[in-house]
Parts: sequence; structure tokens; C-alpha cells
Amino acid sequence: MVAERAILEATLELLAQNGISGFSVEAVATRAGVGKATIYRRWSSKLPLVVDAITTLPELQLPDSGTLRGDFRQALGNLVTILRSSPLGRVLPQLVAEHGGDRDLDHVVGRYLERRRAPLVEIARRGLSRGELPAGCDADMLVDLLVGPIVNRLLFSRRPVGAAFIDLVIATVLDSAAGHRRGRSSARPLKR
Amino acid sequence: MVAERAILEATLELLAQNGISGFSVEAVATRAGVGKATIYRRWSSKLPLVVDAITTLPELQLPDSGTLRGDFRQALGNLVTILRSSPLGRVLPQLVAEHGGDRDLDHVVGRYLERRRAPLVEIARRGLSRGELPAGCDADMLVDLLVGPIVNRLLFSRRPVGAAFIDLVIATVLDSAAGHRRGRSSARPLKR
Amino acid sequence: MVAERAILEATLELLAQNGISGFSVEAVATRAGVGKATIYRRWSSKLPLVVDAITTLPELQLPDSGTLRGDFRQALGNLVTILRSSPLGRVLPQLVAEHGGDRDLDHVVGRYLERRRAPLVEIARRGLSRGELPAGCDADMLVDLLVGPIVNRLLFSRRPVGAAFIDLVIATVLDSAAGHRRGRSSARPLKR
Amino acid sequence: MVAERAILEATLELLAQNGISGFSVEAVATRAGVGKATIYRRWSSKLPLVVDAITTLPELQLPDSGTLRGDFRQALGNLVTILRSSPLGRVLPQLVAEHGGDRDLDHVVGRYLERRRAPLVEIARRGLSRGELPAGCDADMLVDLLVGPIVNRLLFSRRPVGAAFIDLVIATVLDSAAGHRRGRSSARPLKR
DNA sequence: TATTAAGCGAGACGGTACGTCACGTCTTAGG
DNA sequence: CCTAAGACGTGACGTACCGTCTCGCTTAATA
Repeated sequence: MVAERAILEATLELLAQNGISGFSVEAVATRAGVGKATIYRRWSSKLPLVVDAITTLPELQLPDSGTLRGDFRQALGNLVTILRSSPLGRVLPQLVAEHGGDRDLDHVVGRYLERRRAPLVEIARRGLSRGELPAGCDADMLVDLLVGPIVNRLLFSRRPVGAAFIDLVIATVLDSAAGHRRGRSSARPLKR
Repeated sequence: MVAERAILEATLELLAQNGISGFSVEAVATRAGVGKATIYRRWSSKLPLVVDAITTLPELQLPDSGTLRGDFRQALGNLVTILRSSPLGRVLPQLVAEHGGDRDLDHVVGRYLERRRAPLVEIARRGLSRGELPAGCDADMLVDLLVGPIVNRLLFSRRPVGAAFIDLVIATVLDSAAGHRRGRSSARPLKR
Repeated sequence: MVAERAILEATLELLAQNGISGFSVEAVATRAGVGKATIYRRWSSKLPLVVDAITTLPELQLPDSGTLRGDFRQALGNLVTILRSSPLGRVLPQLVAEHGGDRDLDHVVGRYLERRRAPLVEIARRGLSRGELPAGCDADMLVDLLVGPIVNRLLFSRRPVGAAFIDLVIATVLDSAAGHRRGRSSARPLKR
Repeated sequence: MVAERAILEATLELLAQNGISGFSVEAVATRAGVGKATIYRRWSSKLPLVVDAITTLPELQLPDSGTLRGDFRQALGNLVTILRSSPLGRVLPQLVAEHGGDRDLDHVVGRYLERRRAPLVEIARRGLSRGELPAGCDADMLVDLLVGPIVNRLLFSRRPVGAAFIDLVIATVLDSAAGHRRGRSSARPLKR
């Protein structure tokens, strides 16, 4: 539909301008040149609309630098760029906050976040299959360890996240993963 | 004031029940048996009120198990408990989302989050002074590396955060920090 | 057309159920199993549709009791029955209220009301030609004098209109008409 | 309240301009410079608001010409003027149409109409006490017989209602009432 | 002791947005 | 080709809160 695209575009523009507060369905309708009913016909409420709108934002590209470390560096760099230059950084926490009331929304948001993580998990899997990570290492957990500090710093602490910080996080996690292969730790983490 | 306490308590109760959406100043006034003006006399708006209310929630206690690893284990465990059992987990992302519109609010939220992090930073500092961490290691960054994965998992991925995961995060970060002391990594992270 | 009949029937049923408020073209379409466009293809708007629908209601039958008084008694009795047992009583005032905006509607409603009055005027004319009324007596005005009190009482005052009241009205008007023939009033009413 | 007066005035102005269709609470709020909630706080819906607004219109003054006939002539002349020059003529039928759904509204409208009739009934009572009408004559019914033709002609037939027509109606009813005193009719109407 | 003023609950106020409904128009499949 | 089905822009509905603003009514300090 033509209306649908106009609505999603208007949504993204208004999110970028005003964040999620100061964002109203009424304004979307006006800017998209669309009736409110047309919006409510497709989305039950404000939040599913927002989720759908940010779904249209560029996803993390799967890089192919040849090495695990290089791939992560590039992908996490892109992640930072996206969170900073799109409404995503302002919208995600709100989504997460609303998360937990409505079961349906919960599901939609959950799937959305999973899809966003997927390229990073894929990078980890490739690293495993190339032997750059010890066999049995848990790709999902590895991604959590990488993404957590970066996202947290961007959204919560609001302190700068530069290339140096990204490299540090990667080094911390990969060194530790590699180290365990050699039995240097009493715990046996990163394994399922 | 007696009214002030009633307002803050009503705020926390309503936050716990309904999350931040479905929370209204009007409802706080009613439940606290207070006029709306009395609320607005003390807080300029809804969000500062929420910030003040969650400020009254228990802070992370500074543990003293004798070892860096033990202190972190305990403090991060408490962190998880607090985020799960109080309105904090639902309210924090919203605060962060609203963050960035209002300069004043930004400042208040920033200070609030800093205060919450402080005990963890203190633990790291004690570890440094006891020689459990290599000298020059950046306590702030270390805390980011620890807290990021845990908070992210609690709030965004909504996957379980048990003792095992906490131990894994601690092991990853501390092992890596220790490893670098021995020159095993080309990067020199965790140093200022 | 088959669709047309279904639409008019649905219109009458919905008018009877809900009055004219709580009556919608949308509901007519649904109940008639017809697209809205099919309705708007035939009627420019909601009100002409209503007018057409009530046009299909039974008209006043021209009675033939032999006497003027008897004919009026019967015809006015029927009028009361129709206004009470069909949607007419609820719809007519609305029509009249809407009346005066739209010139076209005005004309349609005017013709409709005239047609409803016609049998009564005919009765009066027959009375004139039979010599039951003084020559020169204005049939139209006589009908106004008869119908006015009855309709007013039914629609506005909502007080009961029984056979006794009808007889009273007839007696008042006819006696007065007859009386003037004998010069008992200074005015010379009921004449053109 | 100051808001209340502004709302009622705006209501009357908009009724006069647009009739009752093309009249909206939203427009009243805008024109009165008032929030919609302020209107709904006082009136549950559009119709009670309209009833209250027309209540503020001038009532029929009780004339005192000394004779029954003169008083009626003046009061009915005023009635015609009011129905023609105020929104009343357009609004009354709508009120009456809506009448019959809501019990409460029914009651309010009923009382409103009764109040409007009161001066005419009072005139009839004075005529009775002065002996201008036969004792036992029903004042209420007399008023119905007078008002019915006039209102009907104004609102339904839309034919002119001049002084001549008013005089005719008065003559018809009063002559008939007087006539009965002398036993000239088989029926004994206008008596309780 | 009497007067005044500050702080309070209550809730009305002008607004903005909500999500719903029906209007009358216009598009699309299917019989 | 005409139809049912129903999406569309529009605009009003009645509701919920926003943050501001009077109201009287305590209640304490001042005169």
C-alpha cells in the first residue's frame, strides 16, 4: 500500500525529530496525509507502529574481513553508528520499557531485538567453524559479552564509545575465550 | 514533610503495579491523598518525581568478602535482584529514553545512574589497591565491561541471568585483565 | 432492483429499532447485504434515503363513512396509529429539523408531508361538496386546525391522544365552522 | 461560572448559524475558548447542552390586555416570533426526535416544553376565573387546541402564520368553547 | 487572644492526544 | 459490467492526563 509506506516514513521522521515522547499518532497522520483510522486499521497502537517503523531501518551488514576480530570490529562499529545516527538509540529503551505490559508487544519486540543480534551471532558461528574460537564456545553468550558493554555505555552511561573502546571489549572477550582453551581459568565459561 | 513521603510511596507503588505507562500524576495524588498542586510544588514534572522516587530504593550494598571476585559476585547478584524485584527494571529504560530531551532531566538521570554504579567502581578500586588487578587498570571501564552484559541481558534480551552467567562475566573480564599483565595481548586495554 | 428493496427494508427496520440517531448507512449496507456504494449510487445522502423509506409506509386511507365527521374520525384515528406504531413519529421531527439546510431536501420533505395530508384535505372537500361545510370554507386551513392539536400532542407534549381527544378536536373545529355560517362571530374565519 | 455562560452563548450562536446538524461540541469548545472536558463536566452529551442553552432564551411573557382573546392574541404572536427568530424553531423538532431514546433526556425535554406552555395555560386560567370561559373548561386542552395548529404550520407545513391565522385559531377555539355552554353541541368537550 | 498568612485537599480549567465511529468517495476482485 | 467488500481522508465523538489555577479550610506564627 502507498499509505503504509507514507505512515512508516512519517513515523521515522517524527521519531528522529522528537524522540518517542513528543511523538503522536495524530502527528503521524497529519504528516503522512493519512486518516488516523488508516493507522489504527493496521497497528493496534502506537508501539507496534514504532516497532514496524524501526524494522525498516538498515540492519547490521554481515562483514567479511576474513578474521573474527575484524568482523566484530566492523559490525560493532556499525552498531554504534546506527544507534547514534538513527532514532533507534532513543526508541529502543522506550520499547524495552513498555515491554512487559502487553504480551503481544513483548513478543514483537523480542523478535525484533533477536533479528538485530543475528548478524553478530553469525559472525561468532563463522569464527567457530574456522577454528578461531575454541569448539563448544557459546556464540550467543559471546555476543552478549560483546554487545552489553557497548550498548550500555551508549544508552545508559552516555559516555563515548570510540574505536578504542570497541577494540578493548573485543580483546577482553576473545582473549578470555582463547585463554580458557589453554586451561588458564578455573571456571569453564563460554561453553554450553 | 509527611505529604512528601506519601507521594513518593504512592509513586513507587503505582510504578510497581503499572510500569511507567499507566502511571499518572493524577493517580499519585489520589492514592497519596494529596492535591496535585502539592506534587507540582515539589517536582516540576512527572519524570523528576519518578527519579526521586526510585532514589529511595535500596542501593547496592558494598560487600566485603575479602576478594575482588567475591565482592563482584555479590554486588552483581544484588544488582540483578534489584532490577528484577523493584520497579527499577521497568523504569530505568524509560528514564533513559526520555533522557536527551530535557537538559535538566539529563543531568539528574546521569547523576542517578552514576550513584548506582559507584559501589561497583569502589570494589574495583579496592581490588586495585589490594593488587588483585594490574596497576593502571581503569576501574570505570572494568565496571562497564561487567555491568553491560548483565544489564543488557536483563532488560533487552530478557534471557535468564543466573549465578552462572554472572560468574562467567566476572571470569571473562578478570581473566582478561590479569592476562594482559603478562603481555599476552597485543592491545593494552583496561589501562587508561 | 432487488438490492433497492432490501435497502429500503433494512432502513425501515433500523429506523424502527434505533430511531434516526443510532441509524447509519453503514448499518443499512451490512443488514441489506449490500455495498455502501450501491446505496450512494441511488441516494445522495442519508436523509433522502430515509425519506424514500418512509414513503413506502402505508398512507392514510380515504375512509367513506358517509359523513364528514365520521370520515375525519376514522382518518385522524389512523393518523394517530401510524405515528405511534411506525418509525414515522420518531423520524418526522428529525426530517423537519434537518429541513431548512438543504434546499433539495426541503423540497422533498415538503412534498412528502403534503402527500400525507392529501387524504384529509380530500375529506374536507367532499364535506364541502356535500354541503356539510359552509361554502367558501378553506379545506386546507380546516385540516391544519384538526391535525395540529393531534400531532402536537403526540410528538411534543407526549400526552395521550385517545378517541375522546380526537372527537373533541373535530367537534371544536366543525362546530365553529358551522357556527360562523349563522353569523355568531365577528371574525369570518375558515373562509378564504 | 464564567465558562458556563460562554459555553451556552457559543451554543446558541452555533445553533442559530448551523442548526443542530452542523453543530458540534468541538466547535462550541473552540468558540467559547474552553476545553471540551469543561463541557462534558457539566453536560453528559450534546442534547442536554442544547436544552440548557435554549432554556436561556426569552420565555413567553404573560400579557395583560384585559381580555382572554387579547392575551392569547399577544402570547401566540410572541410564540410565532420566537420560533421564527431564534434557533428554537430548528432545534425543537430535533429535541423531540431524539426524545424517546434516553429516559433522562425525555424528562428534561418534557419539563422544558411544559415550562414553555405555562404562560398560555395561565392565560386560560385567568379567563376561567374571569368567567370568560365556561366553568369546568380544561385549560390544558384549550392550549393544545390553540398551539397545535400554529406550531404545526410553522414547523411542519412551513406555510405562513400571520395575525389572521392566529385570530382564526383563537376564534375557532373560543367560539366553540362558548357555544358549548349553550348546549349547541352533542359532545361536551373542553370539560374535564 | 485575635489576626494573618502559609500550606493544604480538592478539583475546575484550557489543552493535547487518545482510540472509535460514521461520513461519503474511491478501488479492487469476483460472478 | 455491475456488485460486495471495504480501504481511504475527514472530522466529531467522549475520555484521560497534562500542568496551571483558584477555592475554602486548617494550623502556626505574629501582633
